[in-house]
Amino acid sequence: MKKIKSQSLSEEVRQEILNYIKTSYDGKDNKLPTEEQFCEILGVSRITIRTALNTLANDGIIFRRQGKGTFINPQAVSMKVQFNPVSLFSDMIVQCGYKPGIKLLDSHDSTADREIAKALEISEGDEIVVAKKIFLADEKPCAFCVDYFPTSLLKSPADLKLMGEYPNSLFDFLDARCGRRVEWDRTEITTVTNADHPELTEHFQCQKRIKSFLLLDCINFDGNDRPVVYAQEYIDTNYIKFNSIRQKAYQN
Amino acid sequence: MKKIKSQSLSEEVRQEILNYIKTSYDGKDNKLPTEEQFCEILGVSRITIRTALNTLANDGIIFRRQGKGTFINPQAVSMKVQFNPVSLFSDMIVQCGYKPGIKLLDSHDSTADREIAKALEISEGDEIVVAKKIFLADEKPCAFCVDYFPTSLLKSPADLKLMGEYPNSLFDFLDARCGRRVEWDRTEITTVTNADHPELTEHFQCQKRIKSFLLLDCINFDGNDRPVVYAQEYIDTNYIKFNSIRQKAYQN
DNA sequence: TCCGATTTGTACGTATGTATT
DNA sequence: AAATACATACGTACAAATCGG
Repeated sequence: MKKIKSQSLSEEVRQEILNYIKTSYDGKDNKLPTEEQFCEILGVSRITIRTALNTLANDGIIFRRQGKGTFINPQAVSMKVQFNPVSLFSDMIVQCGYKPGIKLLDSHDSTADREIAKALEISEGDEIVVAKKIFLADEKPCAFCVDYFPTSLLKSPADLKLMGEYPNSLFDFLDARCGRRVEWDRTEITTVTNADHPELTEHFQCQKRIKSFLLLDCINFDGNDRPVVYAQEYIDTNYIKFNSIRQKAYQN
Repeated sequence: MKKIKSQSLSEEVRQEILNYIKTSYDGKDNKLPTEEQFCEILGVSRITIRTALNTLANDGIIFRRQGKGTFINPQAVSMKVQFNPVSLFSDMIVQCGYKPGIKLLDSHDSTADREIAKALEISEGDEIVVAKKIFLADEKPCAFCVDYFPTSLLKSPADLKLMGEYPNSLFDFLDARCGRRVEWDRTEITTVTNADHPELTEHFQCQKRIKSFLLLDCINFDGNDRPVVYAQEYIDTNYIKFNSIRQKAYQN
């Protein structure tokens, strides 16, 4: 028996180089082998190496300087949670140095209001499922998520009971049970306080203190660019701090 | 007379395609011409077209589907302020539909504390310049920025007085006067309230109300990956809402 | 200051693979 | 099954930036 499907050559190369970075980087010399050297080491063409290196450069992991070479970005090595690409909350919590946990609050049927209908490209009043959960870092609440998706995605109403089998991510459930795999999202970044949203006071055990939260409003799309889930993620940035490498948008 | 220096062919193509998107997109048919068609239209090779399209796809402007074609991302068209790449505050304010303004508060000499020294890769106690400014949206404060940079960047102390000539961006000043062009940053995303930072109450005219702010901690680097400016940007997300297209980090 | 070596950037041609219709 | 369209990969050539002599 062999692998059903091997990933692309450049993706393999990307992982090899990423592994090379992780194991070889000593904090001092951040210069990587040249493209030609990588060609010889890994036995592939320069274009394959370049594809892999460009992907890494796009994520801010490395930098490429014409005439000089390719360098590990020490800043990226120290980044715990990347804002893009998105990973699972449970992974982010681990990356921040905490023990992850999840508390499923409830999931119930409802109907779409205007905002949700617009996000999910359905009609106002259409049936939706609302699921709420809290993520824990060392037993303490660090994120509160409300997910909305159209009931019509389910093949049968009974499917809803299977949601508990995919606790880590609603996306796994929708992928496995409904064949709708989320591949990207459109996120709006705002902030709120528990004074604005009383529900937060309860979930984050704020008592009388007013705290601020990062609110990520995410519309999640599948590979055909159809909306699958609308999510509101309230995040305590004392636990989860996102990092990002950003390019400056000067005209070229 | 001709252009002194033409940008790269693929960058030209990128702008052509971006222009095509902006002028031709009617909200309905979001399919773009095929790679081959673009080759003929623009008279360049397929690899050049692909380079341009891949750049646009990376920014989330378009999506590419094997076997189907290349499509405009309607979500991106409606995005006002992109989180990455970074643009100037004055531009972001305009994009959000407000009249931009700036209030320079003060700039004074100081010495680096541990946090700032670490960010700027200098020694604790080294001399730095601290500059504070407030950005206005329709005359109302929407962002408060504190910039720190090493005094040693200046060729002469008198340069400091010229900062007022570059009100839009400290980066322009440092590029023009010190030859240090900021090309990327490493940002940490957190939230704060004016209760945590009393200075915010004053600048944002909060009175007794407790409001939340987005805090972007940015270390800004030049093309040689040396830190240039450390910036703390306190943003009122009622005015400036960042948007981002994010890929999901499933393993491939 | 200039030249050459090194290294990445850009661009073309070509062929084949894979997903979609 | 065939046509379409993007993905991957190889080879090649030259341009542009960097650095040392």
